[in-house]
Amino acid sequence: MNIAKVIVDVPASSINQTFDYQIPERFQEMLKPGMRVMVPFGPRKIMGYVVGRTNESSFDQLKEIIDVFDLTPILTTELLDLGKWLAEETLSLYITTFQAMLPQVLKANYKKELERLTSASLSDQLEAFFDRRDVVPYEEVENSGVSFYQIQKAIQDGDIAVHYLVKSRVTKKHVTFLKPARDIHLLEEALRDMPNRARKQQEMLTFFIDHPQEIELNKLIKEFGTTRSTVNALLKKELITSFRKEVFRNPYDDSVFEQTTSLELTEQQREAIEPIKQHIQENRHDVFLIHGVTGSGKTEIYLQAIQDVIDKGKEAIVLVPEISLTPQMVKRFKGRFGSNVAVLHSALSYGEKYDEWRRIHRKEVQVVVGARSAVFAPFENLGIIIIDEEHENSYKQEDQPRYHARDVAIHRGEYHRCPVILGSATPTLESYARAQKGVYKLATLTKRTNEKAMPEVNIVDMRDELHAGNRSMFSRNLKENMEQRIRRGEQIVLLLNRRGYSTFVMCRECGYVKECPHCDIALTFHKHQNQLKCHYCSYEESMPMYCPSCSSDLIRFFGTGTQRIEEALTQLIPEARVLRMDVDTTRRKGAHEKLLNQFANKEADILLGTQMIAKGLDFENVTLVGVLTADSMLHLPDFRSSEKTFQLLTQVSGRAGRHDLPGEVIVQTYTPEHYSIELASRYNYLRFYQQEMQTRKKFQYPPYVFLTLITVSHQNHVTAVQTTQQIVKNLWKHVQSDTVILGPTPSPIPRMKDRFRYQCMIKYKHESDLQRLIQKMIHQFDDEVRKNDLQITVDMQPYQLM
DNA sequence: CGCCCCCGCGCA
DNA sequence: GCGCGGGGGCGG
Repeated sequence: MNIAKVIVDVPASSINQTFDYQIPERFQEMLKPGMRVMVPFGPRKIMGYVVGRTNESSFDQLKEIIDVFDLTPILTTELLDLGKWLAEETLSLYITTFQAMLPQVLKANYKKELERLTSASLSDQLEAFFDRRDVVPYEEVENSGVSFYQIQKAIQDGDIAVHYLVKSRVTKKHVTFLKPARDIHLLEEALRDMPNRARKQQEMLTFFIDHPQEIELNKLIKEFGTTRSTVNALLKKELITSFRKEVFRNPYDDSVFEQTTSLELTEQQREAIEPIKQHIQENRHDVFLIHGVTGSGKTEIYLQAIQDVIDKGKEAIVLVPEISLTPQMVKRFKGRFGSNVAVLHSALSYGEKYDEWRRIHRKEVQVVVGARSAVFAPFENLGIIIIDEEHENSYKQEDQPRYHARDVAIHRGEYHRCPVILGSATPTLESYARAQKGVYKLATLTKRTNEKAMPEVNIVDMRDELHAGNRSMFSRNLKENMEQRIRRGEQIVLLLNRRGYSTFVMCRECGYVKECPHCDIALTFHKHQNQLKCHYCSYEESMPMYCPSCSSDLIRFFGTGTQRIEEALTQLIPEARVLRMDVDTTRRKGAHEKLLNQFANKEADILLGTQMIAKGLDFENVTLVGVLTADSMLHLPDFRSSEKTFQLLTQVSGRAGRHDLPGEVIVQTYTPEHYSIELASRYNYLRFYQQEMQTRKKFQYPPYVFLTLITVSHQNHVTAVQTTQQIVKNLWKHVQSDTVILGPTPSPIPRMKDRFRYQCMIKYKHESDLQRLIQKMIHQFDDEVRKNDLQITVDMQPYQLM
């Protein structure tokens, strides 16, 4: 087994295969599949993943592995197989799936340098270029006055050499420690000799005499209320020494979490958890769907199931949608399992993520709570995988590899023979339909653990408001209720459903709308910088004074961003203290938590925000939830728009009156008769499910069919259309008779970054080998992709159709 | 003929 | 993804 099979770090379809390398004697013993290696590839050096070892190769002249980056495999054999499966399933490259399973810092960093080999004088230009340095980064060749030709020549003459560097981006955090450098009696001697004015030094030295153990530099300085200079003085006298030690970054101080113990379960909870516990005991795989209303105690079921898994010596993965609900979730998991929990979510720095990942990798924890990619946690003894808020969009990755965490979880659950739990108050139609068919095991929690009724939902017809002459964003009902709550010292959550309502700029005179010159999309107005920005290509320009089309000065921004609502709100109810929560106010690290804490401390009456406030928040003093525009996402060209509206309204209603105070919800809409709004107001999921299933059946959408979306983009409009057309034509020839292909149609954003985008959609029931078929199809365009900058992307289960 | 740019290929 | 090498264009 002296040959390694390697997937190299070159993201190109022609390289999407293993390459064989000779394993040098010195690595024979230690090299295992799942390790990263440095290999020669053509004239350069790159990183690769060893996926297997073998004795034979169809190539007779193999190159040798140059170096090994890891001491232990960073991908288990299970994850190597999973990566392969995922690449084939999602039509991605192997290298892409491997990278997606690992923390960012394990990716390679490439550098190219030029080294001067001779002391003899070079040409004037080269001398100027090297500027008395021996090694120069290769990028500097550009704009340096030295031609590539000259460099080539100098290399040939042996005067200079090119070096390729491959580095792991890993950064480890080090902390400086101090300890005495000499025997105690020598320190005592030095203390006696020390002049009286060196008070701080004396104190510190006394400390070291009493505590000869090592101590962290920063802690010491803090404790003595002094500066580094005191330490430096002692270091200079060689009385103490300093050394650096690696520490793991810990984004959460475990000691601050109050320990909790199992709660008594309700009858319904016990019924739901029983079969799960049994599966855990018997090492049996099945998918469970827990459909439980908000407040029905799903989390407690997760916690107790995980306790069983831990007791068996196995491990648990808990997926949560994203940062917005993580702080409270983290608290519950850390509270129950303490330092046995690793947390992986997008708000952590790369370094913090890496350290949390390593705690999993080193088997220092048994539980991981995290966002989508945590489904790849390198556990080897999984006992359960839980996906909370199963319906959330964020479980679908929207770039390569376009996977859904649910599918990966189920695949891993089968491998480890362990249960997979999907939990939601509003399951996706796909999951609920599977539960109805018996593919998933269904558990329903209809009662809240505190026996409280769900808050009452009042629908306000905004058309009536218009007729009554109220043209503001706030209905009279909502206004009165808000004022009343503020008077009573209670709090309010206001949801602005911003999607489809971005703040674009339009001329009131001629109707001209300012669009991005590179993308067919209206520019979004950002007030604080007075700038117009494109959300797709980050193009920006300043807000024009006059309409570029008719020169009128009546050019204004339209739409309703949270900023405008905030202004309108303070005008409407001047005494209201408003906290605004949106992408702008939560961009900075920790800003999210800070805002929520402010609100929890009652520093504001109203929390105003976008979708991000709909989920998981739990404030005891909130008694009113207002939804400003319930139907703003209802009319988007997406077959899931009703489902998303229902989910959002249900989620946000769950934010009111979770504790002693009764809650109320006011939903403003222009289409109160729509079933998703009406049924959400009555918390009737089942009815909604039935009604929506009828619609899906009628128009043949999931879960009745599967979807695949192929998008083609090119600078040339005609090429984009024609290529899509060819793909459609080819597909028709090979698909089953009940399969339908729609298109070509322009993408919802027909032009982005100066490229035209066309798409086609495949709707099918039985296509056992669609991936292979599409792969072959795309293969025909390989040449065009390569030299003509054609792009074809495939999404096997599109979520965002727009 | 020498110099330079561009394209296509192959990488184990 | 990227460096190489061959082909071709161009100036002398």
